[in-house]
Amino acid sequence: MLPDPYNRLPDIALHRVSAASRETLFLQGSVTKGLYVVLAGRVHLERMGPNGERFVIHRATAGTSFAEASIFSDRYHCDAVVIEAGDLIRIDKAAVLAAFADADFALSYGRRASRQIQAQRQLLEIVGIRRAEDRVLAGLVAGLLDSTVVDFAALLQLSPEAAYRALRALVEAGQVINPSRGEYRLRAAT
Amino acid sequence: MLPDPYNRLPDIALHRVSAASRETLFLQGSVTKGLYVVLAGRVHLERMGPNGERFVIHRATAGTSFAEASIFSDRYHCDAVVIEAGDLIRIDKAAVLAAFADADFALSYGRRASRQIQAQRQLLEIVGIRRAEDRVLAGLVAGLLDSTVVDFAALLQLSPEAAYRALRALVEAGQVINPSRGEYRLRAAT
DNA sequence: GGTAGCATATGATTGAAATCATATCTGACT
DNA sequence: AGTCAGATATGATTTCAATCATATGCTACC
Repeated sequence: MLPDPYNRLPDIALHRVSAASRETLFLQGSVTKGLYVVLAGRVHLERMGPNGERFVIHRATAGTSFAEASIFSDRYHCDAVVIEAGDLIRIDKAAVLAAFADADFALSYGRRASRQIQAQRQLLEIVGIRRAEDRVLAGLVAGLLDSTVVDFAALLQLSPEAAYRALRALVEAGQVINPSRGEYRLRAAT
Repeated sequence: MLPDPYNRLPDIALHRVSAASRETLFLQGSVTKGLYVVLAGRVHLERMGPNGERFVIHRATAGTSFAEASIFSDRYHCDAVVIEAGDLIRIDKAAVLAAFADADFALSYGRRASRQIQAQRQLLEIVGIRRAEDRVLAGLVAGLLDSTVVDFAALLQLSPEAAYRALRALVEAGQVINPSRGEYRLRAAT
């Protein structure tokens, strides 16, 4: 039910929360209680600009967690806004901190964190590629097209149209094969 | 000398490496020995595309580490290319894995990883903002302009010119103050 | 004091992706 | 079978950032 390291924690550390749309979980300023795992729905982490502009820091979807850093700090600097109603699990920070005494938990936590950092770094690098065609090719090489082209485009910070066009251009250049509608694969090495 | 969690490791786990420019550290395929910390110089992590295109996965500069994920996996999927000659420290993966038995080390590792994930996530979110002016404002709110505008622009994946223009526009809109040449600060809340 | 290099800055032009529009295909539900 | 939503796809237009060009201020070094 819970993602990897957290499923090892005692039940008493877990608190189920049902959240309505547009509900705000005020994390900012208050003493942090722990991190959250999204079971269903969507949550944005937002920070306020000096003149009230709201900036989205992170979008958490079902199966992902947010506010993990609150485990290690007393204060948190953003609030969570529920974009789509759903269920959350709050996990006590004390339980997580205590669990670090268990080497298995700590290793599991470290493994997941390392993987995530690596994936994010790669994505940052890919998103930094200017030309849509190059970006899409890099995204394909990274194996980022695993569901729809629309999702792929969003991940690459491209409009779906730009992604379709880039894929078409890559097919025409012989770099990518398009065996069927909506399916794209790298052509095998020459 | 070494960044936070790694300075707690025994000396025997550390191996100093002097690297010449364009030298390649072949991590790919071979059994991973550990992670690296860059003391001086610049290193790119690269992955090969199916037709020989090279993609930069990560750029490591002095003071940062790379291949951390190799601690948790037997095989690594990119190679490291030294872009600018310098010195590296290789850290044995066995020593790091063993150190996770120490709760202090594990907590320190977890804290750093959490912070890094949070920072990267925020940066990904900011880089995804289309309009240069909005992106620059978000970057300012996030406190990313801590050295030159040129560095700031690179972090935001913007050309320096675009960053200067966006800053100028924000100053003219009254959102940002420009107390002196090259210095920009958010105007206090209304 | 001269000059070399770099950050800052801004104007003009170009290029590429976003946006808008439109159409087809597909699967789910009725 | 009919309809509805969403993915796929592509053409036309617009927008906005990259690029090119140019100039100035600042610092370092000889």
